[in-house]
Amino acid sequence: MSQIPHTSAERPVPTSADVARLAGVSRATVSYVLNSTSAVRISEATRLRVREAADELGYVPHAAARSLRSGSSRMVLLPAAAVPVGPLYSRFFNEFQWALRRLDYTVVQYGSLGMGPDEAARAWAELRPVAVIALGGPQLTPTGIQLLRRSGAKAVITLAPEPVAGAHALAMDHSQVGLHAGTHLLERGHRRIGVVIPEEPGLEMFSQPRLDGVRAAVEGGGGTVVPLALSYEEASAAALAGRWRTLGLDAVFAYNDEYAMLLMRALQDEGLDVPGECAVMGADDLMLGRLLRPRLSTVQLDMATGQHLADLVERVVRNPDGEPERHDLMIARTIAREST
Amino acid sequence: MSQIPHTSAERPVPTSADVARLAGVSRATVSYVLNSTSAVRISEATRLRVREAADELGYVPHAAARSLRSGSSRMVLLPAAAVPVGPLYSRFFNEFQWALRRLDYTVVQYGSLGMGPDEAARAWAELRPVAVIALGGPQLTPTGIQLLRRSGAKAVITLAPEPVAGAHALAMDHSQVGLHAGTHLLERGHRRIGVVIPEEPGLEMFSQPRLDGVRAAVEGGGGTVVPLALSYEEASAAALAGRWRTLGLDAVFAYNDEYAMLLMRALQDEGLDVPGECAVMGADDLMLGRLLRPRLSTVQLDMATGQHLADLVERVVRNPDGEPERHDLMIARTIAREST
DNA sequence: TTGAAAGCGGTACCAT
DNA sequence: ATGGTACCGCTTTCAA
Repeated sequence: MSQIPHTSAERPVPTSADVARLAGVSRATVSYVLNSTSAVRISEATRLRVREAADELGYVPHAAARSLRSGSSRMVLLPAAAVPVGPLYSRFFNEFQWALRRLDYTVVQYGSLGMGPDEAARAWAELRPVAVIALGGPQLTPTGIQLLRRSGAKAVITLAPEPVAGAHALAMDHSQVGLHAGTHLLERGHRRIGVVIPEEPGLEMFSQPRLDGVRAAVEGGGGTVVPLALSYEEASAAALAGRWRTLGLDAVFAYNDEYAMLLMRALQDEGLDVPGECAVMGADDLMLGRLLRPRLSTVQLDMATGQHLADLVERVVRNPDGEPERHDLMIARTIAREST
Repeated sequence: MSQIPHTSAERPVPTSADVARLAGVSRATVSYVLNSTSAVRISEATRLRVREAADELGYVPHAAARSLRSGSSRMVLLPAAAVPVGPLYSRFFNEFQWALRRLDYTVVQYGSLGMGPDEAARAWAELRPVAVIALGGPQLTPTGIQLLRRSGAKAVITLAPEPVAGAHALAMDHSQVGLHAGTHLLERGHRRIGVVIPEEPGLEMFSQPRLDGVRAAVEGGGGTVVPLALSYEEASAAALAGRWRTLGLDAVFAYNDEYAMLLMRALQDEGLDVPGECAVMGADDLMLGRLLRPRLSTVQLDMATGQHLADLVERVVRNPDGEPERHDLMIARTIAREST
């Protein structure tokens, strides 16, 4: 009998050795039973004894020890600086997690708030993940990617405007959003087109390509494009609306549906007719766009299914040295309503 | 010289032994240098050699091996079934992660989509976290909590309407939201009050206590309360608005600002005057409420700061056997605008 | 100042 | 059908 002190403060965590002792077998047998190893035959009687002992002790295997021994963890690391917002993204995200779990991966989101790119890569590498999918968080550098690959990551996938050397790339081509918006506004006869650039930090990586997309669509067709800084506050929108008539614009692509709602309200409060004097277009196809009057025209974004991306992960893990693939995560579509 | 094959497909992950070999020292020395152990003095020359060797090999320590040896991981596990939605929650969440990182914890969100409660607890226990903060994901049972504590978790904190035995509890008392709404509507002279119950799954845990709160406020004051099922679609709202006059209600608490916007639009399309014929109240104080006409009255929710919760974690980890604490995460406040 | 060696908790090969 | 044992990568005492 063991003489473990029963001070609840100091009760040690049970190990497979404890289970073995209680069941009167060896640690090997415990391992065989609990993993139902098929290569080895264990009598029904001992199986039962082992299971009971494990239950009684509340034994749970130690993941770190196991993966240390086996040399691999089937852990997919999803660095996340901030919780991503928006229903599209979170739907995609959930699908993705779900699909990975079905493929028997363990999905771990690792909070990397406020880390530098290479510092973060190091921290991730310490966990020895089999795959790293950098959707949010610090941008991976080629150095970081190499570090991760050297420490055993089979798949490194980044979400970035430009592919980074050594990693598979997911792209969300936001210029497509601007392209759709610009094309639509042009078709409806608008020529002088404002484009809202949110002043909130962290949105440049979306707003800039959207602006570029509008430019690409409009400036070839004889229109002009004017960037408009706007922050997500009523006062900012009111100020912009106040000097609207001096801008000489007949349409605006408002970055997304929320900014569109904000700006449209300010324009209407200023007495401007939408879309008569100024067309307003959003993006994301949120419910609120349908509830506005006039109903908001928008660019709908579909994110590739999480299943699709999970399959990519599986494929790359199986064949780590294939050529880096490029995938576009996003498909844009114009939804014309009343505001344009 | 070692004869490692340079097939990129098979290059083994460098270990501290590799670093030691390359630097011509022992593994112990490598460990001392890389962890700058203060109890041991190493000559500057060897320090340099070790550092260079580590860099050259791209050596990154193996977190699992380290925590296996040291017996603890400073890992805080945040189970998450789905990405939480809503700007309030995600702000709080980010603050929390940030604060934990400052306290030198490693924050890991573990995707537990579609797991049963005890299955999930087991999976979490395998990772041997020092703390588990179950904000989302499966509800912890007393059994699950015990399992986690037995496997070394110093702090188990749940977010639940009712405290669960053995764990510290965070509460978000959503009945307070209903209470504020009910009280406000009563004060404004409304008596027959509808309460929207979203039909979307997973929202019962919020909608039910909100309904109860309205009841508590209204039924004492001589009013009546009528639950109204509504799903987040225009058709559903239109149907409800269509039979509105038969309901004989003079006010509605619409669960939150988004449902409020949906319902208010449908009521207005039906020709009802808001708030003349029917007052509408939301919750969350989203920007969109200020942009509606009439401006939406709402119940504002403040979430306790993430720093606050991080301090709780730290305190409990230091003193694991203290009495379970209860904290309320939410403070509700009425914001009266034009829609009531 | 440095090295040898034990051991953290599992797994899997090889005996018996 | 089981047990003994080496080993995964790292830390840390103890000796030299």
